[in-house]
Amino acid sequence: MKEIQEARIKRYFIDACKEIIRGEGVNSVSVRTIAERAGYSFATLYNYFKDIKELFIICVDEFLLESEEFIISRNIKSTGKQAILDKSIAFTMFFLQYPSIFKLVFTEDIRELRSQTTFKDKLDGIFSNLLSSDWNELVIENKKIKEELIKNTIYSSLLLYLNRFSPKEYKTFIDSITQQIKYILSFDDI
Amino acid sequence: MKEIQEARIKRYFIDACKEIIRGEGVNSVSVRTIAERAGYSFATLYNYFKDIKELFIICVDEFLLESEEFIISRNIKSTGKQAILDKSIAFTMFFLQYPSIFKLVFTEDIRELRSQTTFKDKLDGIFSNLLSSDWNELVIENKKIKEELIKNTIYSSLLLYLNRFSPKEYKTFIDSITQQIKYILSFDDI
DNA sequence: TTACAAAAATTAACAACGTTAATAATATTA
DNA sequence: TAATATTATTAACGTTGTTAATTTTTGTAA
Repeated sequence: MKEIQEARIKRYFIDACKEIIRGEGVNSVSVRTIAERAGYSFATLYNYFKDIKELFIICVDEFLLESEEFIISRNIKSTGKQAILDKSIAFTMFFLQYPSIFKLVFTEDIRELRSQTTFKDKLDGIFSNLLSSDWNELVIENKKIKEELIKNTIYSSLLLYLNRFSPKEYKTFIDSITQQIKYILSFDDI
Repeated sequence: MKEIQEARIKRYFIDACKEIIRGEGVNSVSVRTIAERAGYSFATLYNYFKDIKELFIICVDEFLLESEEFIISRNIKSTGKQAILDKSIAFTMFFLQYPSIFKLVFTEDIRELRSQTTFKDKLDGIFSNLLSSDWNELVIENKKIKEELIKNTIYSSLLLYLNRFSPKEYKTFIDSITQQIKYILSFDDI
């Protein structure tokens, strides 16, 4: 009973934080803005979270889950290589929609080593879940390293596009990712 | 004469900033710590830079040049594919040596669109300069997209390793990059 | 219901941040 | 030497994350 109430209040803070990031952006997020939206004083946050980074880590986890749900909700009908490409682009789109989510998830300084160690596992899990059936359809080699190359292409392209404004044009950005993924998938064709 | 003196004082601030980033790390950098090391009051910085981001952008540019010099200084003797691999690893090593430099160059929030637009051009220029002769030795196709894949592999791997502590082991990290670059270079072999 | 103890939430306060305005110190020129 | 322009400094503001002290609320026993 005590735990339920505590979880409920934690939820208010988590949702407030996520809302601000989605709306005003990660630069508008602060202990005070979060608490205000949650309906509490800023100091109350510290009764439920060790510090603001602990809250951020929870948001990172939930945003990652949302990215997976986002791709599933797109109901992609294609199969094989085309499905891998489509889902990769969908994943990219999720972060394009909310650049601040990318910033929080990938670049924000949240060094909570306990949770951090599994970050990449979670990321890998998303791709693994989404793409495993598509990979199985294909008769190609080195699927694992191909998936790694695709992921790195996406992360790096998002980093440069959202953080360093390169390329300037959206179309150039998408075309570049598409071309690279297609190229990766074209290797070792049997 | 006026310009020389002004450039000289700007240099004090730039060098102070770079020193702190190399030494104590980017988290220790502030208007006050920079000015203190430069031998001036914190407000003096604003007589020479619009804001701290303008100073950061200059440091980003200089660190990028340093990364190129670092690779050249390694005096890599290999040729062809091996040279491309060796230089790629050397580039990675530069940022491993100073994680804060990676943070500043790739993830820090320095939205000065004027200068930002050419950031990727500078990055591309480094690789282009260093690798062009090595590429010329090779009789393979799609050199441009291969170089892009290699760069994205490096940036993304550094991002996850330095920012999200994945993988945990240094050796795993280097092996993964090496394997991916070798794989990219193995395509289209003639 | 009343009195007390435990829990939760709030206000006050601190040090550090980037930045600007007002002031002091220094150079330059007449 | 006196007046002016330039450069540097201190004071101050609003914001940040965080902690301590304090108030408010909740739960329990008489």
